[in-house]
Amino acid sequence: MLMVKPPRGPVGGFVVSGEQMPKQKIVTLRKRADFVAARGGRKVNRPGFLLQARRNGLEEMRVGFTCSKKLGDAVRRNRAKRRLREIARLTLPKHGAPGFDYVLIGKKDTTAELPFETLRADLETALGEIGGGRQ
RNA sequence: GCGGAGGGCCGGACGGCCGCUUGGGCAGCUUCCCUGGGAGCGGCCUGGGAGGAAAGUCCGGACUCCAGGAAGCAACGGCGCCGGGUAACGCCCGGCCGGGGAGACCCGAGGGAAAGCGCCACAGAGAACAGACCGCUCCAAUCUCGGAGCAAGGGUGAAACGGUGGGGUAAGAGCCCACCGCGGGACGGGCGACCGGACCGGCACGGCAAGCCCCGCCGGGAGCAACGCCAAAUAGGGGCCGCAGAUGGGGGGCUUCCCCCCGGCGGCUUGGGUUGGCGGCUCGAGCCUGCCGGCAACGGCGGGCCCAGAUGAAUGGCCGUCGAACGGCGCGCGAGCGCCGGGAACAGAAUCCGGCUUACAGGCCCUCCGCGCAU
Repeated sequence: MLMVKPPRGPVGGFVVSGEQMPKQKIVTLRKRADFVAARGGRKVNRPGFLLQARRNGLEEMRVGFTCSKKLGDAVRRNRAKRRLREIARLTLPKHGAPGFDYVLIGKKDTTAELPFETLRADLETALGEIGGGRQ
């Protein structure tokens, strides 16, 4: 396959309905400009990923995913992206903050292989550390 | 049963919870023109959702745009035994020839070397209208030396101007003869590549075309980021009209004034670039199936089906049960069996098809060959 485009994240927003949470929309980042802007924000490093966060000046919470070619071939990249998307879906509604852009960056091997619960717990603590999140 | 050859197919299964994307249906909300419809948003129900290679991007097409009377020629590139299949191919099928194998089968860039050029290293006496090193024979001579004839034997080499046997001769030689090989070839068979071959010729015409070349056939270029449409905002371009003419720059005239061009301000209009959105975008040389034609590739007819359309790029995440390879232990002469561990190869659509090539844990099926055993 001719791979000329830069690595990308997932598409589509998703709605999570928590038990006692009001329905809240989380938009997925798609524009390169948003990803570039997030680079200037705060960063928290974890074994399975790197989290970036930045105020977006909006009501809503947004999230983006980056898995570059460093992660490996398409199969490995896609798997890493899917796992990042899943921990974001499960964790952000309770631990993320509206008005923020979050970008999760995958890491070689670990993103695809670390136990799922570890990844998820790491995102929780990372969100607490990066500030703006709820307790 | 053991060993081997060819071909086809599959490539984890079942379930639970939670998601993504897309088609359809239902009702709702927002918004725009307002008989009616368009756009958007989420909800519920319901259906679809990666591969045999989706890969490499190597050939062939469809489809777009560009260029160009059609076409042809030249250049360049590709292809190259014959016949068939196909939309087309460098692919596939069936043959032919050559080579390998005991066989099933496998391998072959396989047109032309009497159109021309070029090359044939090393070794060797001599390498392409060849040549005489060691030799052989005769004459002369008999110590060396010389003259003539020969190319059978030795030696070199990838290749040495046919092979074996006999006659012949001073010794030899297709010099003569038989068989084999080689060249030509009436005629016969085949659509053809090609096969057979009466008879003729004493043998002449070495190899390389994957060095150039010649001949035949094919090819205009770029690619879905093609291309078409819509909407914005910033900057800028072209055109038209108006304003100011108190005028900055340049030019002209009948020179305290007037005209033209550039520049200025405002409006209208127009074609591009960028960003975003929509179309292209998935019903197609489609898939399944029956019959018919064909050795086959494949084709025809009938019936049925709708089977991904994402775009920072969906097709998944987690868990449970079952589970192949593999590892360990035990049992058995053995094929194998039992228990425990272990957990699934290569790999992810990007406009769509037909091929090729490459990667791949393991499993299943069919046909054929050889050997062994039984009958």
